[in-house]
Amino acid sequence: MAASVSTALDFHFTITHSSDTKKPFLFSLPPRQQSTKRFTILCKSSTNTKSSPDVATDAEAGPLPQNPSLSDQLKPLSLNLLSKTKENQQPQLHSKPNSTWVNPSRPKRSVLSLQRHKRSSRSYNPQLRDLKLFSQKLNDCEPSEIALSAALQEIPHPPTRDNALLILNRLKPWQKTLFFFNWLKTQNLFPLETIFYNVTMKSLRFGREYQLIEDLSREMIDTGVELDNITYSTIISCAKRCNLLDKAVEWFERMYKTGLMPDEITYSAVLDVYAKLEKVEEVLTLYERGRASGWKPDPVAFCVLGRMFGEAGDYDGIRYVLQEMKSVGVEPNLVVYNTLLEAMGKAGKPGLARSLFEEMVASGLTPTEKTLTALVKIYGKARWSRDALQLWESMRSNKWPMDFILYNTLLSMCADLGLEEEAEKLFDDMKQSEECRPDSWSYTAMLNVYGSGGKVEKAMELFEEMPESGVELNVMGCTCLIQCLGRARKIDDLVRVFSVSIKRGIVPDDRLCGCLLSVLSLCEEGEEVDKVFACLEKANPKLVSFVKLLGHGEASFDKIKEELRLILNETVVEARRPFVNCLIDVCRSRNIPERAHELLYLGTLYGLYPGLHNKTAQEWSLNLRSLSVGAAYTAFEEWMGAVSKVVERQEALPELFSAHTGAGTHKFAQGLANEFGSHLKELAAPFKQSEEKAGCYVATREDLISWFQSRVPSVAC
DNA sequence: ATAGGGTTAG
Repeated sequence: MAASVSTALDFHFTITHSSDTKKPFLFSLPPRQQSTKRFTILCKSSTNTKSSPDVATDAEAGPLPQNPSLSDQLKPLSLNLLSKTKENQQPQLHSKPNSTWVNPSRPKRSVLSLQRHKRSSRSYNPQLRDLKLFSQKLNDCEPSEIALSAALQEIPHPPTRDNALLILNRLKPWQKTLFFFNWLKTQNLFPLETIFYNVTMKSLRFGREYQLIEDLSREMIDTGVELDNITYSTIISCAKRCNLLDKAVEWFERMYKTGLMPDEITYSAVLDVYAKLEKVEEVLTLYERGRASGWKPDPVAFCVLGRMFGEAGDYDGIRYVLQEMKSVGVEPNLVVYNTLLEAMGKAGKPGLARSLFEEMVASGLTPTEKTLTALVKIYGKARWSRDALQLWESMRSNKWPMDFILYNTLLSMCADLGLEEEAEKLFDDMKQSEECRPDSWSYTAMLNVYGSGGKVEKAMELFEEMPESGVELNVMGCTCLIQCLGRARKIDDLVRVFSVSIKRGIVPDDRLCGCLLSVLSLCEEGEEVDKVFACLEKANPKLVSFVKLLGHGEASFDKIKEELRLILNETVVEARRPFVNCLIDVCRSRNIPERAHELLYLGTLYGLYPGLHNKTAQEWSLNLRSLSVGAAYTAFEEWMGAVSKVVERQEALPELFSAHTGAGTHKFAQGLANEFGSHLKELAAPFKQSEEKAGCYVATREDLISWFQSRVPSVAC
């Protein structure tokens, strides 16, 4: 029974398996061939594109209003061709042999300028020292208008263009930059050219002041100050940091419409915008279109691609990036390696991450804290204890750099791998150190270590120690501790920890509620259940009413369905399946299996159990890997019920039946395989543990049929 | 941070 908590609540486990739903790589053609095709399609489509209907109306739009926006050029592609598979593309190309691309007389329209924006050469300024000191004085000055105005009176040299620029460049935070910029405007000493706007915008970007940046750009447009590539890339990257991706696209479009060609910096900033929008197709089209324009992408562009494929869990995409780097002749730098390592982790390829890391070290690069953090995380999540420990050893013997993020990641890895002693050692190291003192994340990781290992006393000691060390508890630490106390059935301690946590400012989230729900399924009805209810009532009263509703025999299925829908809609996506898993466990522990079946059905209806069943002509299988123990039993009963109906109707059945619980790579979450195995024995079901695959139970059709006959003789006739 | 783009913990 103890295992049901960890199975139902092992969010890492859930997240690992959610990669099943990730989009497959859409281009399975080899890269070279693919690129030719894509480009072919693009050229054809761009010549067919009508001029842009929405001509820009502002001051800058004058000279080149006929430029179609890039997205207009891309639209027909993404709508008509790119979403189709290669099988669909193939005949289309061959059926139109007269496509324009064949005609070499028509030059391809370039999409980016291969020349970077030229910077004005800075000449030596003999007043540099004074001006630096003056900037510093402004930076240290009280941020009020009066104080700043007073300080400006003491400017050591006349604010010529170059002097003013020098000061503007050194001011922070953005309020002071903007103040100085506006002051310059009122002085009317010289016209404020593009560079003054650009420098001010850069400072505003540090403060993520997108609206102010946009106001400044509008001002530029209104007063006829030219917007250049630096202006646009600053606006676009600020919009991106403020998560205003549509704004970023909008400004990029505007740039094309006004006839300004992006250079490679703006171009890769925009690639990143489309990547963040998860528009993989558009990114690749832009990338290859840029390549066809003669662009030699630099490491930054490859980082953008790599991260995008990592987010999509797309290993083929990552391989494509590596191949492209090779064919373009770009050596990956540290940032590229770090990005690709992380991407490999997200794509679920720990082995390839390891080889990439080895390649990186062999190439003479020294891993940074970030490299090691990425790798440690990958090994921990993959439960690769041996590699994790080896890496740790090399970190020490090579004296590779450590920071406190890496320390905390190592601690989390220890929690993932169940390395209690190592975690304790690390934690002590951190306490001894000056610059890596344990913070709330370190404590959370330790609570996770002790919590997963069932070390209640040690976990409680940490909990008491935290306020003494001045470290605040966070909701994840609270969840780990409550889970641990619940498994140990220390309900009174649990209640105390919960209420103290609330007093310490913890705001319960859905994961904590899921944890309380799972504890509920372990409790005896009566006093214990009431105590947990009281906690859950404070965190999520609707869940309490729903659990009570489940026990009302007269509550209709439609009522349950509607109430569950309302609850799930208010629950974060990653906690929905754990919720239903726990609710099913609660129903089973209260001996209302009909409700458990209803909930499993509803969970399936609401898409929480995708791929539960798999059928081929040879084998039917049941995938229980993301289910709690109670949900797994329920799903198995449901499955057997359905199969026995097929038997009754004498319809075709496959040779083999298999149920997969997964081996449970987590040291503390191996419950499901074992519990399910013993459950099968109790039922005398003919499923046998597969010899080649752990966590896989197999039965033959004949055995299953005779089991049905022995179990329900009345139906068997 | 010296007018612009990329990596950064659960």
